[in-house]
Amino acid sequence: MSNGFIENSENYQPGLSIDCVIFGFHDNQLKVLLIKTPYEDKWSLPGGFIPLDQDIDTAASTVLNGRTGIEGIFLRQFATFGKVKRNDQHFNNAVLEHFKIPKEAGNWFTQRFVTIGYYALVDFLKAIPQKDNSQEIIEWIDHKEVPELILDHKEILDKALDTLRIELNLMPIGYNLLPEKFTIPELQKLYETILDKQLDRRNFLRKITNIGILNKLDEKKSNVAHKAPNLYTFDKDKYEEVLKNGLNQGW
Amino acid sequence: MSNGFIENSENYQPGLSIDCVIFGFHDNQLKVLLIKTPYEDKWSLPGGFIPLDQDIDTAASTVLNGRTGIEGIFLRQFATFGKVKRNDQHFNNAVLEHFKIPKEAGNWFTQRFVTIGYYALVDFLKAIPQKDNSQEIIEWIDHKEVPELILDHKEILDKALDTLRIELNLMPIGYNLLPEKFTIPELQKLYETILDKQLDRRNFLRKITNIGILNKLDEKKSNVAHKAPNLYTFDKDKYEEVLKNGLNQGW
DNA sequence: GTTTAATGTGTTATTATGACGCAATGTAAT
DNA sequence: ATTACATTGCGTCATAATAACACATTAAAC
Repeated sequence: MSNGFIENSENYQPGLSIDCVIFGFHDNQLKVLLIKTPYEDKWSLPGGFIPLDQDIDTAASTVLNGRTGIEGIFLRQFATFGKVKRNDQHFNNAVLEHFKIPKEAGNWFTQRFVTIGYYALVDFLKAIPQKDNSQEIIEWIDHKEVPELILDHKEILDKALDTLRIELNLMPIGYNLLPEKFTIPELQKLYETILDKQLDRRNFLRKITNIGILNKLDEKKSNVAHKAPNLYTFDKDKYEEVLKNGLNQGW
Repeated sequence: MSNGFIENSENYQPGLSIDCVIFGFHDNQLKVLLIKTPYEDKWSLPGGFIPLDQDIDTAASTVLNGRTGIEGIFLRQFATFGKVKRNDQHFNNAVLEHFKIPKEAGNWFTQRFVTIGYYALVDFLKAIPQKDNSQEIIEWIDHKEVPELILDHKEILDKALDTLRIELNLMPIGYNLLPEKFTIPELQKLYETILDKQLDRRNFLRKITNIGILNKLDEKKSNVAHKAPNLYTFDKDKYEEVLKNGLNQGW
């Protein structure tokens, strides 16, 4: 939350915010980008407000781009949260004072905020956490070790992960989370981490290759213990096509 | 939009609204509940605003209950719409005059509105369209014959139907759309209508019964042409269980 | 009674899935 | 160098799910 914003609250959509659950994958762990709040021992999702002259998707994209430095990435709206008490007592006097927000502008903050949740899948190595100011702490945190979050951000994070799990059955995934060249075991670890479930190596290989979105390279991963696994890339065109048409038809 | 509301705009969440896509099923047609706008030859989705002291889900439930007279029904948030221009030029002077909204309160309406979309599945025969006032026209309309809608309501309706199609693969459906006793062919027609696709009778029967949510009754439908089909009910407990756990696991 | 248009039940071939076996490969220990 | 070991790549088999289709049954309409 920049001071530039505070002075211009009338330029933003009142009572509405954006929160982004930004997922990355590294060291076989699903990571989430979180920000430490300066005024208490809790963390929060990267978020922002919606300029009156911006589409909500654009505002979400701005948050994501501002926090990772990359753009054109996978970003999806998944739910909107608006319980009456969701930010009750949050922007209290102590917090307003911390941000040096004058009392008369305080009303803008103390009202109930409805927040629109987006989740993003980004390349961990390309997405460099960006601070809003020098004091800020923003870090990738293993989704299994998420500390206490402010407000209902835990609920938002859980819902994002639930959505991702469901969408894993409907669309291919990995293009936005893995480096350009990757191995099947790496891709499998990604799936296993998201689903929190072990998958059979051999069946996974069969199923994932049958989708027809992978290009096997004449190249093996180097500097690895044990047998060197083959490297693959995604076939961008076919990937996009499957992403558009969906995986399982069901009926 | 009642006049009671207009006089109390400060009691509602600014710049936010609810729109409900209410689906019913009748005469083998998927119906949508629509409202004729009094000031032009377009229709709109039933909607409303969000009281400051109500959760957004509650506000959606209020809209639905107020428009159909029933409660405790299937209601899901599916997306939030917030393009900058989505209600640009909509609440113009002519409209404000029609509703006798004073200029100073008009600003509340002419700002950009972000709307939270919900879709509902209701029993056509139990849901009686409720007018806000005697002049209002509110009707069930076949989803294939939807007239021109205001704003981005067509986009909202399409997105609701897309969501329903996807969720058809993840959860059972019919409990909220069909009468208590129904036949397999009726249930199949419901699926075919939503999916806009023909299904094989025999394969459908096998698949739907394998889910284990149907109770076959010792009773046949009467007064029908041709062979009388068997009547079924849903096994509420098993239905709820499948609804909770989901249908296809995928991975 | 015969016709007609539906429903109920069953069959078969094909495909997808889940649970494995086993050889190949590259690192690390001896 | 030889061996042990963990991991990868490829394949098999039984079972389940799916798609396509045949045939008998039923009740209203003529």
